[in-house]
Amino acid sequence: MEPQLVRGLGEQIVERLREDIFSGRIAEGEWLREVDLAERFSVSRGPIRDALRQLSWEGIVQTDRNRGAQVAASAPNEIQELIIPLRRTIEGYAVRLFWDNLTDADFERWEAILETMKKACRERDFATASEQDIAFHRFLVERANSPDLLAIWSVIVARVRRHFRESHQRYDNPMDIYREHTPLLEAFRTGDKQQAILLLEEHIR
Amino acid sequence: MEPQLVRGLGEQIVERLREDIFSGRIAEGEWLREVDLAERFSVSRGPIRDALRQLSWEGIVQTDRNRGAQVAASAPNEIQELIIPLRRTIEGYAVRLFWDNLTDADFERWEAILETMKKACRERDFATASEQDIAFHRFLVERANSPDLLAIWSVIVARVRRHFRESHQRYDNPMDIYREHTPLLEAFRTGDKQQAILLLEEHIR
DNA sequence: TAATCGTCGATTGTTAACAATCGACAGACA
DNA sequence: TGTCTGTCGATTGTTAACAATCGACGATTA
Repeated sequence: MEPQLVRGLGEQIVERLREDIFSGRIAEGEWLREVDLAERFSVSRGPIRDALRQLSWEGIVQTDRNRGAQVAASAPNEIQELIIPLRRTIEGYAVRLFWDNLTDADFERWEAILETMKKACRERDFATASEQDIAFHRFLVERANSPDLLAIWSVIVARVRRHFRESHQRYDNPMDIYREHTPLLEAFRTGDKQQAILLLEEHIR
Repeated sequence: MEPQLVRGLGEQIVERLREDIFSGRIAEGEWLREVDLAERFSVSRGPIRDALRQLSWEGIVQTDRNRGAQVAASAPNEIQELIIPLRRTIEGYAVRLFWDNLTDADFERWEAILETMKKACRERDFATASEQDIAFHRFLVERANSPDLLAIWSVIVARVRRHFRESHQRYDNPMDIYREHTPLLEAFRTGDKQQAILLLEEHIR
């Protein structure tokens, strides 16, 4: 079975809005009105409501009852002090869960992500590089095969998605983004578990 | 402004379904059909869909596209190995944020929660005792005044809400649930910050 | 003039009808 | 007999009309 190609309108709208917000096309504080969005995407308010509810969970918009949704302020930079230890805990836990079950297909998946990342870095396409960075870690968590783990990780990362892109833009040499990931994959492939976890924890910063 | 007394139908339904599931009235694996629920609660499918979406985020039900929602299996017990360090990190971070801003009103709020908890413990009302336990910690996180912190905490705790109640039911003397919280409040009131954080981290287990 | 009250419009909340989708199952076929 | 295929029913996805709510704003009053 293919991994669900046909997605609901709501999910498609979530992605488009998310990208609009991260890229700055929709500004912080701006109100998102259901009828406007419905018209823009040529759908009814139903799927729009679904999308706004989801973005609200992700912390990307803030909803006031009977008032609507507005684009949330980006989390303050200090939140990284919190996010980093949380991610280390979660992703380290994920490694322990999947460690004995890796297959060639998994390595290929990570390699494909890194390949796309390398290309994006070369072209200074920070948006794509960030997405691949997130994808690399997301697959790591997915691979642990625990819906709870993935849900928790997703919410946490959603809160700092914008920081991902911003911090990447500060690299003098964008290729470093790629080069910081290859040792991880190498450790997954040939290293020992404890050392891989340590490497991962150092990588998250 | 009062803290939002009128709630939407969806939110009310979330609470009733959550209670039905935790109490076992709706069994694990059971399918929740929108039309059935709509009839049962005498509302249309709209608010039901909202409620199921929310329960899905909380990990209490699992939704398959075009198939519906079924009550999810309770998170495995091992998930506590993950949740405990995460909660220690988050709640410790919260204490550092609110420490210099506590008012008498805050202490009164915590006291009110503990009073309700004490009564519930005496009556062996584990459902209420668990809710108050969660409320105690939730207020602690709320008090840090960071929407991001609260959102992350909420998702994490939602995933182990059932474990809260189950673990409480294993107490020989339910009054211990209450007695384990009073030193925390005392430390917030009169203790020093580092010691309070240490006490809190030991408490979370 | 400042505070209060009531109306009104903009916006979300809710509803019910209609459309699309998926899995189960029966029947054809090798 | 086992596999494929197409239909059908159950269920969710989507839509558009209607209801309820909230805040803004202006009129009223002390």
